[in-house]
Amino acid sequence: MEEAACTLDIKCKFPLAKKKRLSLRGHGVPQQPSRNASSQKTLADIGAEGDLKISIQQVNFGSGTTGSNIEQFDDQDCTIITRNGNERIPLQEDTQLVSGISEGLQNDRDLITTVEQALLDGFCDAEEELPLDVLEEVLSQYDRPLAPCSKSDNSSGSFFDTKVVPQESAALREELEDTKYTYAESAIDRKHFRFEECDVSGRMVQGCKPGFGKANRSCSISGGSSSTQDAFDDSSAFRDDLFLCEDNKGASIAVLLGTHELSDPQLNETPCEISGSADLSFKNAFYAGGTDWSALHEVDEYGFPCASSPQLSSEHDCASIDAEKLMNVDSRIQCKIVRPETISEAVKSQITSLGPSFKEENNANLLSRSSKLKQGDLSSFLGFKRKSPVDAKVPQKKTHQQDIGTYFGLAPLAKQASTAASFFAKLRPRFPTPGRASIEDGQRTGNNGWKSNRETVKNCPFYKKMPGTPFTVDAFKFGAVEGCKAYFLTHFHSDHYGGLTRSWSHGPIFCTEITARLVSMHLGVDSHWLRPMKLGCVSIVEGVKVQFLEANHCPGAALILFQTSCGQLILHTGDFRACKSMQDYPELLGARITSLYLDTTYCNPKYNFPLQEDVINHVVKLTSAALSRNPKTLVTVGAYSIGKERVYLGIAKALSLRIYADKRRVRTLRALDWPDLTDRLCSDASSSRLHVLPISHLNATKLRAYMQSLHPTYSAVLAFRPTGWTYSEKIGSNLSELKPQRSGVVTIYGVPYSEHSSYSELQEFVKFLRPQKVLATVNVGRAAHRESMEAHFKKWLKC
DNA sequence: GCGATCAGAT
DNA sequence: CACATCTGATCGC
Repeated sequence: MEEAACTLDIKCKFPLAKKKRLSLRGHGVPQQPSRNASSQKTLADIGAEGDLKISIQQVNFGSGTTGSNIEQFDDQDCTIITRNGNERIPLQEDTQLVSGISEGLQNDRDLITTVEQALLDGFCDAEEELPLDVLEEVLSQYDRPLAPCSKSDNSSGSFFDTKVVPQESAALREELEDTKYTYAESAIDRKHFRFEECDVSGRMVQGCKPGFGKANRSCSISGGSSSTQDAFDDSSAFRDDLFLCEDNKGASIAVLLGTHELSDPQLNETPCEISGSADLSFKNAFYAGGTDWSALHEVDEYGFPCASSPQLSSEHDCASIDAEKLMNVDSRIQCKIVRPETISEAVKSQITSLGPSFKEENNANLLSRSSKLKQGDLSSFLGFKRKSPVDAKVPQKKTHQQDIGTYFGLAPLAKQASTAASFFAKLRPRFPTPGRASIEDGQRTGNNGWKSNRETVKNCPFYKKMPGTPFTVDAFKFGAVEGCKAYFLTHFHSDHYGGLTRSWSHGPIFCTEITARLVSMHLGVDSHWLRPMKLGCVSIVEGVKVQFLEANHCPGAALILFQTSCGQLILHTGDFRACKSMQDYPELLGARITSLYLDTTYCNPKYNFPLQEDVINHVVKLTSAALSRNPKTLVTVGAYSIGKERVYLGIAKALSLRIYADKRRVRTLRALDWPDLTDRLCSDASSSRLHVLPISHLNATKLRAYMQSLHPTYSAVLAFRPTGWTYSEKIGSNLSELKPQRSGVVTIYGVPYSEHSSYSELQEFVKFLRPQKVLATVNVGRAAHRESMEAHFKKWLKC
């Protein structure tokens, strides 16, 4: 393969940097002539010089700038000129290019060259943006011109063993050597591609769409709401149909079986053997990149074949076994089968309306799936196909018409099979991928053929997919997850439901009743996607026994216990605060947990905050002291959407106060089925001196203003900010040492009230469960954290 | 106009 | 630091 000239020397203009970040969003303006053709060029022009047309719209520096539009780029002194106010921003030596390649490439080779160059020069150092599997595939498919390709035919062999790697960059190597960051073993290390600080999908997990502040604005379904509050209320019409009547749950079917005593050969079979010798490769697989669903069904979590998993046949595979025959639950427990695939008539008619081509494709898809089934390929039944160029052609979703116009990459049947193809499909809709031309033919629509980088494929991280099941947990911001048949939501906090919106259409959502109610109320998700589950009840979903258990986090939060037909027992804690009473859960007593997905928020011995009870008692003490000193004290407690209720309820009970909260919060709290709490609620600020406020409201300025707005009732404010981060080792459990921030009449106490487990609680919980392995779900973004947590897990399980 | 997403701030 | 948002800007239908 001849070597193509690198089309854009990104490296010299945007040298690597660790911290600062220049995020370039390619969008629009291909081929646009420069408005000022002298020494200033548009970025598109720079690209044109080397057959690469880059269009950059937005710049983000590591700190300070919230995105400025780039109008022009001054080649001479590396300055960008923004669209807003003609500001000139010099690019620093250490400004880093994160992304920015857009479409408009003249030919594939240039793309490849450019991508590789970008990988070497910019992407590889990126903390985010480029998923590892995309990189892998880039390199496996396009390892020219930096190095000749010598693909092996042995498809079962390791990717990393069969590819010729790009030439090492001396500069990169040098940089690697004096850096503290760790590298995934495997190709990444060998090729000196650095992936620091990335999560398992190669992206940092980012903050999500806020649930409340924004929802109200977007909820004007009546069209004529006069205020945001009204709009919010309109949208949050309570979905009684969800909760009042079994028959009314949209299209979901709940079959109450009562007391079947069927013995189940599959459930009683020897559990899949877990290879114990594969820690290293598991670690790599887990932390370095995405995995695919097929692997989850054919291999254990370590990526090794599940030796004793049942041989599947058409009459005996996990998914086709009639769920009723799978029932092997305590006859006293109410039990139901839930069929997540059921589609409503409305959705069916939408599918029909998509026209023959779609239907044909879909039928072909189904056919191919069923024929594979006969071959006993469970993975294909579960929606996954092996790498094959044509696979990505078939859309999996069958919902909204708008999806047809959407690039297929959002939900390709085989996103994993060609992540890079999807990636490039978004990047470069006009030009076929080498060797995969068919993938994109006829799939393009819309605009000028440009797509912004914001549409980069986001892969669901490995730890959100439950092995041996077609389920994900708290994975809503990845679009349709390949092969996922049911989406589980542990609780209603925005970092867990992020991505869930009223336009959700990727599959049924399983959660507790309270959570379902909140999702419906606040996010406007159509109730036909929701499957509210009672705490403690066993359900069979896709042949997997599923049980939700109280998580002691926020109202509606649940631990989820999965038991697969081949005997794997998985506990996902969601967010939880472990406590003694969890050791009495009959479902957990003596359970042989295969995998424990653990909320590791405070998995560090320095976090040993006091019991919630003690904190509440202390808060009550402080409050009553303050009130006796000054009866005109306004007492406020900060809270997010839900959570921390026990703090203000504690005060209210002890001091016989009502609880004021704004209308929206009252509405939310009333949805929690918590009579003790709701009985005390009021939405009239003058009815109580105890107010619940958004936690962001708890600063001296805002509180003073707030107090003055209630003038002349109050002359002082006492505020509590309950969060685990308040905890300091110095104070430990000695709450009387807590010192408030005082600012005039405002007194703010940060109190170590945590709704996550402390270190010792985590330790005790893990020791009690003795799972075969523990998987962290929080703080996995940094290698140092992961290693530290793993060391703790190991220690706990040793003794 | 409006829903969705993202970066940055808190 | 990291939780759980909140805010403002932007994109795209």
